[in-house]
Amino acid sequence: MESLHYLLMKSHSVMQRKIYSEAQKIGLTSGQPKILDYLYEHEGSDQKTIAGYCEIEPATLGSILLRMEQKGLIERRQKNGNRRSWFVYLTENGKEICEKMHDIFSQADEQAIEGISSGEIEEIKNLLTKICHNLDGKD
Amino acid sequence: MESLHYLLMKSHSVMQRKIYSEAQKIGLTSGQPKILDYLYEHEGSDQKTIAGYCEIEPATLGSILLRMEQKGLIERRQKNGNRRSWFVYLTENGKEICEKMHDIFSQADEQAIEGISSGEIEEIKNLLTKICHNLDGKD
DNA sequence: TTGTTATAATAATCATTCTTATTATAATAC
DNA sequence: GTATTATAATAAGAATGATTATTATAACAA
Repeated sequence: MESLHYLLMKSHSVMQRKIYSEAQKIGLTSGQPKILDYLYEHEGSDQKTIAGYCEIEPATLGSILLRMEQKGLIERRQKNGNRRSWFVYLTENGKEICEKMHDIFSQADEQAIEGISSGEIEEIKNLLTKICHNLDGKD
Repeated sequence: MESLHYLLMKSHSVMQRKIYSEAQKIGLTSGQPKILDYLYEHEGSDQKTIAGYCEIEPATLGSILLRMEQKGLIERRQKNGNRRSWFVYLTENGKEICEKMHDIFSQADEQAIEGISSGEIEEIKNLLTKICHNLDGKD
């Protein structure tokens, strides 16, 4: 049996390829889907928060958002007189793409769990969460 | 509960950070550990095979191997009169680093599974393998 | 044997990602 | 109120990774 770190790398990689191959069809590059995944339910977040969820550095997020802004998927606004943080919103076009991307994520998850019982899915999710805790002490 | 694709991304990310933070201490960059993980038991493989295991494109592997060669970790040789394939071997220094990296991988896995029973570990490994199959039809 | 097809690796280009440093702003301390 | 400290984002530079095209070699077919 393969090692745990290898199986994590491989299953992530296979999942990413699946998601990216679909995302490409709607004009997205590889860094963009995860950001839309977060914005789907958290529009108006600041960049630091989004980066934390996406497990990337704020500087990295900034460069991806720049392209998304240029392509008209998102816009950055300031609010409450705070001139240090930027808050990210979807444009109308961005909302449409975001909906499509949400379906792609759902379908990928469905395909991944074919033939696995809902109890086992719960089990694996709990264990993955525990592994995350073990390795970095936070969630 | 988070979605499956998110938990896979997150646990992979957390594991990678752990591994990379240790790998950095012995002078490795982020792309190198997984290659040493394979060479540990498969010295003398050709580049296409290594790339397949590492879940990266052969062209990407080539650029990482170039730096590893320049740093004296590996060397590429030809064999059996085959002038199309290159076969990858560890140098003496590469072998030492490879041993250290192997320990780092083992320790990361140990830390990840703290407080999880061996039965559950088997379960999660089987399920991750199944998810890989479901998503791309091969192992 | 010669021409076609398939395969292994590299080259070039772009997006992503990290790290370190810098800039701008906010919050706090004195 | 001014100075220090902390925070949010960007800039610059390097490594990783994918994609497409090219080169070199091997295998096969006529």
